[in-house]
Amino acid sequence: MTIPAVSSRDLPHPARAEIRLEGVLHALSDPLRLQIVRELAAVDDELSCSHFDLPVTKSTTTHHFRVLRESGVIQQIYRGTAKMNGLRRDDLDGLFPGLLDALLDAAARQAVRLGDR
Amino acid sequence: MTIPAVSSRDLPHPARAEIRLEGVLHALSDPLRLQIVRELAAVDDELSCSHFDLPVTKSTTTHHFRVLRESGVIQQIYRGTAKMNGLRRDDLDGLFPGLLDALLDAAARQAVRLGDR
DNA sequence: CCCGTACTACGATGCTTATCGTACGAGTCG
DNA sequence: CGACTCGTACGATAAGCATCGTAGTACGGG
Repeated sequence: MTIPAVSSRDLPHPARAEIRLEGVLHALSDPLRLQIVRELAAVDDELSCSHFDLPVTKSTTTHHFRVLRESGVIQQIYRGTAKMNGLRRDDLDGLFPGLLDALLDAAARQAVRLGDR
Repeated sequence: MTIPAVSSRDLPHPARAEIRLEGVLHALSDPLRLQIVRELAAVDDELSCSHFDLPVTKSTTTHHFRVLRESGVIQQIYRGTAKMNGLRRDDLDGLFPGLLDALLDAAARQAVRLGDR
């Protein structure tokens, strides 16, 4: 076999059927969390928590990632000491076709409209 | 002439350019407000506040409509004693093309997926 | 085995929000 | 005018949430 893959500690994720639209919208209504999701969508890969350079402490960062995970927007998995984050694109697209893309497009347009950056 | 149109008292609305995606998402992350928006979209017309039969008091209803108005999702206008509510579809579509439809479709799918009603 | 890195858990704090009740204002109709 | 309807304003309350700091756990490498 290739690899024991995942570490022992694992994190609670909602099943696809448990994901609620209201929860997703609430999760994305925070600027920091929306930014995180935009970056994850841009790279289309998993990123460690520490990759993100957010203007808050680590405690707060942990909190935001948890909100995203518990709402079903991202999946998290430990790899060594790092905790990798990935968009649950398949689940979101399955539940709400076109929504994620519309949201990402909307966020991109607003970024351009305001000072971008 | 047809009608003096609007009553004297008018309500503060954000201009199109002031509408923020985060605010829209936050407004729609409440089940009651999402339901209101779904009904407004379904009839594609203005509806009075009292048309909605929400499981909360009138005070709370007023509060929710204000959140929707201040976030730019709906427009409100007094007509006699009634206060009419309409979706700001043009503004939302102009700012975030496809977003509103994706959100409404997502809400409809979820309604079907859960017990509907 | 010890240390450094990555992240968490917990408690505190202050802000926002959802909710209500009561009292009030604006308009319509008799 | 007077009564009724629709909706508001204001204050209270309780819950939720974003934020921090500190202390701690898990993992990997020397």
